[in-house]
Amino acid sequence: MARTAYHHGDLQQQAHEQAMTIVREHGDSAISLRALAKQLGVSAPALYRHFADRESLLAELAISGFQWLRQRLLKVDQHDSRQALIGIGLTYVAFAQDEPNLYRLMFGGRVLPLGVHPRLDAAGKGAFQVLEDTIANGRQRGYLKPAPLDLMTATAWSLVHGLSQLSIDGHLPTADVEPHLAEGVTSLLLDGAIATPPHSQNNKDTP
Amino acid sequence: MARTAYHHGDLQQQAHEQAMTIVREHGDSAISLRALAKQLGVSAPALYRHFADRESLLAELAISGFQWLRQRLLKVDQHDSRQALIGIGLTYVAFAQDEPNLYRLMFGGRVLPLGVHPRLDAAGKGAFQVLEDTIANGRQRGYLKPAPLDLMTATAWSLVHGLSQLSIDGHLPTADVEPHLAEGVTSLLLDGAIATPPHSQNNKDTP
DNA sequence: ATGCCAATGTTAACACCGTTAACTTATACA
DNA sequence: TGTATAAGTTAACGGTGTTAACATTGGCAT
Repeated sequence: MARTAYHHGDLQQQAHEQAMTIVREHGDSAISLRALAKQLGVSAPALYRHFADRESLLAELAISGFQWLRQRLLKVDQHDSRQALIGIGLTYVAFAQDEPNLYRLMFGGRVLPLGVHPRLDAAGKGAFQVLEDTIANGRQRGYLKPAPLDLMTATAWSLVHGLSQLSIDGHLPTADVEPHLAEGVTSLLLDGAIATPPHSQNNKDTP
Repeated sequence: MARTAYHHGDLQQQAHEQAMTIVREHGDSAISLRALAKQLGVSAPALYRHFADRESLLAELAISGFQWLRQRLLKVDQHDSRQALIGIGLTYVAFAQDEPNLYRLMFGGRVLPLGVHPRLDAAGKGAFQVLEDTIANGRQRGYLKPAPLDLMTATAWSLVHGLSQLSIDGHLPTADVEPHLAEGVTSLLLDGAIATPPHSQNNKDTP
């Protein structure tokens, strides 16, 4: 379909793009369908031909965000297990820091309660899958403990997610030393926090 | 001041309470000053005598939330370092699961950007302080590594915060085994995730 | 080529919302 | 007792998401 005075020809795509830049710059609360329509030279109800409602539009943006995150995570070198795990953590936190508003939209728990939007759920799972695969990989190679995979992925994801969230909200005092902090946090998880580890308490394979 | 037909006598307190139950049940997005005023039998602008704006009201609720969280964290037994650390983690996550909507308000990054509301910042710091003290305690007792305190607190806080967030948003598959999960996650951090720890790589005090 | 249908726009309107201005009433205190 | 002030009131402005009813256009079948 060509662009005419009446038919815009490329709404949906342009609405998506414009809304994305607004979210990235000012957060999802700054999204107004009426204002968005005005910017695109279109009436507000026109948007409802392409998005069921405001929440659906935001869900589309979150999907794009998860896809971006997944692409960045896939670029992490998987040769060495330790470096891969640290790399995943650094990449994850770096994404949150680069796109704090988008990250909040993706994980703010305000968009959709998970389970009602299949494509959104799949996109989130797609990003999470990279982290899980990296851990499964490190476990199969024998670098990580043979602890339950569920437990290890939950721990790793919690750590990077929590660090991202706290970081972008300014709750961490050392904001300038960020790269070192992210690496230190990940290393601490890998090596353990206690001073005198019990003799392979959680690892029945090594004496 | 007594209660009369004109002067309510106890707005502010009652507005705070009513708004809190709404947030706890339906989330902060369900807070409407007009609807809130109607429920209290008062006109909407009356609320502006007690709260600068909607955001200020939400900030008060967040402050109460941080105080509740602090009280719960202070009840954790501090006798044994390991049990104290695990207890803090369990308590933290339990609070988030008991009050998911309030927790999202407190940490959603949407209320106030930290640094503009001194009392809110202080309340948040008050809750965080309990976690930090517990870690400092475990370090002084020699249970934890002599790693930088900043690093250890950031790691622990990230872990419990991330776990809380992912848990209440339903991102963790094993929702039924939650108590075990929270304990397992904390233990994993303490003991480390790798199979063959380097010989005290991060601990120069023990050979 | 024509006619029609579905896709995609339009305007008007409803019911909300946060917030401010201008005014009124009751309370506390000199 | 008089009066300043705290704490309410109504009216109004500009904004929001959303729906209903209507208009225009493009693509496709005849």
